[in-house]
Amino acid sequence: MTEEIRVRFAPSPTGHLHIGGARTALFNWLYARHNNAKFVLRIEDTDRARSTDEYIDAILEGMKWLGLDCDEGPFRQTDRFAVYNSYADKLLEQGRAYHCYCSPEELDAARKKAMIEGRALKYNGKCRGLKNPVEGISPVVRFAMPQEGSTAVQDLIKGVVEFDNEQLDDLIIRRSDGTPTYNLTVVVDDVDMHITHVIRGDDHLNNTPRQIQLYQALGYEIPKFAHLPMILGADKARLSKRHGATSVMAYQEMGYLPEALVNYLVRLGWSYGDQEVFSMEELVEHFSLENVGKAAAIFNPEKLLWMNSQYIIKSDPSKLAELVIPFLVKEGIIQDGQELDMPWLCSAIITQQERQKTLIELAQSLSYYIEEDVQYDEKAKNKFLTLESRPLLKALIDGLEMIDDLSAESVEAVFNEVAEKHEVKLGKVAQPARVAFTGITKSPGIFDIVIILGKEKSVRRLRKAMEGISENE
RNA sequence: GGUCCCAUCGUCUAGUGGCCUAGGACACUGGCCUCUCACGCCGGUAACACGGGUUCGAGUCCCGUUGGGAUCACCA
Repeated sequence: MTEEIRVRFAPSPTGHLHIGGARTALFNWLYARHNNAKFVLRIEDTDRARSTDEYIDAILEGMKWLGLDCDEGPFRQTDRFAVYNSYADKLLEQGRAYHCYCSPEELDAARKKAMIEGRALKYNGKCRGLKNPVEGISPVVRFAMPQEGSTAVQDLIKGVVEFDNEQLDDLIIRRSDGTPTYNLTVVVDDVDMHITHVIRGDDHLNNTPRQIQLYQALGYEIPKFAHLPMILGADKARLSKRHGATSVMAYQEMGYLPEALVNYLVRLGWSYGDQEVFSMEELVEHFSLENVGKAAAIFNPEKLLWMNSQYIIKSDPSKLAELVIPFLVKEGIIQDGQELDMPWLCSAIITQQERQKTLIELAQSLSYYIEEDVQYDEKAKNKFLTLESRPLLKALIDGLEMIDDLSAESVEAVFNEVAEKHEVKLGKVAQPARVAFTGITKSPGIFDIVIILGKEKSVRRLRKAMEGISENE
């Protein structure tokens, strides 16, 4: 019987769930789902100055939106200080850790000096051999790192990475205020929570040998590691606010579908042959760490936008209808709480979904269906609402008024008749009508628009367009 | 600066020594479709960072150079 696979996502609540964190969470989640494993969520909030409950909620919200459900947790490290302290005490008793009385100022000065002299920025081990406590100073606890030999990290993505122990610092595992630090808590929790695979950003690769030493000192089995390459901005710098939106929820506000973001993110560093678009089921089925690349990837908003458009095209219109309503409100197209005829809205969405890339665009594209009047684009009006097109519009009004029930066929017949009678191409009729109906020159098929608008509204808009022409000329 | 990681079109990537005259996707672009726009379809521009090896044969293996990134906190 094989050991149960358990992975975790361990964000620190010092900010919103950002793109990089979401990708790490996603890869863990996919690995868990693919392997029928457990996905644990752990909040690393031992930095009490910077961690907030609001950010915990924000991270949870982001994961929920993306559909990354966890099987256990969220656990909070602040609930577990007693556990960490017992491990720190154990190391102290074993002589694998010691009290250090050096002041932050002192250490900082030493670091600066080392930097200038071009040496490794490493704690000098001053307090390592100290026999007696220093009065009046509450010490930190440092882990006594072995100073000889080397530590190898067996990484599932990077391969074997070897570090000289000489490079390893005696890291602080407990602060002077008695709270534990990251390198201790991460090891203790991964042991305690029986994590078998640590999948995280490769900014942690350099920490890994230190953590391995901690595992060994504590006498625990070392989990498997997989360090994912970073996501960078267009300037190859680490993704930050300078590169635009980095918070996952900002993408919701911009009208992105979570499935599209997930699909885009998973392809940043992972591939499956030439396939670009994956359903969640396909991702779970095909995901593996072997197909994760080693190189950092640059976040490309254009491709994400394309991906979103693909998902909008594929989406069920009734689902889009639900999703677009908040955006209709936000765009001022409908009032909050305003009732809409949902089947009608769906048919309106069907005419737009293959030409809009975000839910915001979709909402905006619906405005000329929903609002009472249209605003003419100046150029469009000047080009198409002319004296020449006036009789065509008149003929359309007459034709449409004769129809009892609007259908694709009956509307098309009216347009074709008008074109024939006036000996012009359909375009000559359709473009002025399009401007009359929508105010602009780009839109879904003109027959579809008439059907969505309905006879009354269509005729009213044609009349108004005609009136505009006579006033002008 | 020390240590570590990485290196195929502008970007995401396929490629695991001969299938590569390097494939797909985004973006850009020419055309088709067409009532406009979009979708879709057909085509185009565009890459193995450089230098040494190893091999009958290298994008693929090794070394070096260059370039980029990460990390070196009483942050995580």
